[in-house]
Amino acid sequence: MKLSTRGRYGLKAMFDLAVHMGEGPVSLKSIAERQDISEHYLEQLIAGLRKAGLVKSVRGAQGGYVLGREPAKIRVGDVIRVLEGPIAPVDCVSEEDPECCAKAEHCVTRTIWEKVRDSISEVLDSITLEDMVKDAEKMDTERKYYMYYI
Amino acid sequence: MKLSTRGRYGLKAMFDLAVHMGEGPVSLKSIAERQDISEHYLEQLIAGLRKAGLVKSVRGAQGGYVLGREPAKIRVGDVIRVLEGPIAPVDCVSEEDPECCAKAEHCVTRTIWEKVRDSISEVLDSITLEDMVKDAEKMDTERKYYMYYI
DNA sequence: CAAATCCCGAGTGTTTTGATAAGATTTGTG
DNA sequence: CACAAATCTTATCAAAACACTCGGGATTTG
Repeated sequence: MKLSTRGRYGLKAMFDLAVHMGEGPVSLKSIAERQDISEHYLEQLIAGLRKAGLVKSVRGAQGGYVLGREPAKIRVGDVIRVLEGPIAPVDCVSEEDPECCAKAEHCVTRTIWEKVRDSISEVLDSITLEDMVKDAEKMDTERKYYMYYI
Repeated sequence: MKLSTRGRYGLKAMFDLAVHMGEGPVSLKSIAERQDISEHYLEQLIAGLRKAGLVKSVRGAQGGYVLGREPAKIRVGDVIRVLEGPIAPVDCVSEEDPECCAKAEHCVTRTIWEKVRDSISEVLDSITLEDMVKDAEKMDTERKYYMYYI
């Protein structure tokens, strides 16, 4: 029941972009340095986020990435789903095309996994990048520098 | 965010034991057949459950396993924790000895993972084996046979 | 004693994870 | 126009986790 680094790093990067919103394109290099992530690895992760429309890229010198839409309209769940796949503790209750076994209709454990899935989704979909930025500002206004390092 | 087969198979086995409660020791072989799990693999899983006191073993011919205490006092969360480790989407919010980074106090993502962890725990700890057996009986009293095959 | 059963440790093939490397393409700036 | 700063693409790879598999030993019943 662990998240991989894909989801963790990806959310870090998205938070970083939200924090630096309005300052023009942010380079992967700067994100990788601030968040202490391998730049090349982050490249792979952000490729998925770009295809999903969560970020837009600006190529060439002084290029980088910007959020695909307002932070208030990007939920943590959106980011996690792109990087980790559909939320589901087991495949047979996957949010999209669940691979059910023949006994699914009479399966007691399945109902448990559905509840787990729903409770995770509810948490992740109730938090937006805007919420995260506001929380960070609230947490410690004097130590803003540190907050960028999730 | 997937459960491994350890948690799934283990819960199946525990449910099976709860269903056959009061019928004397249940052999691993019969559980493995009913639940369609490799017997040797199940052996490894149940070893952990035994060490945790969730099941008791009866050695020798006609031996097997029985639940360590009443089904009403065994929560799904107890089983999952034994087989999958402490519930935590990331290590830094582990239920026991979390390995925090230096920035934990000012970490915005951390609070998200805490919420996810708590919501998972709440679901898993709110369901007991007794609940599962009752649910199974309710689901389809005419097809009791199938229900044993989670 | 033999069969049934639990117990234990080691080995194995596959998949996932978390990178790393090399090079191609795009574009602002001197 | 040349160059440097970026993104983009593809390939490769080592380590760890996963899901078994196997072999043999210990214990109890009939």
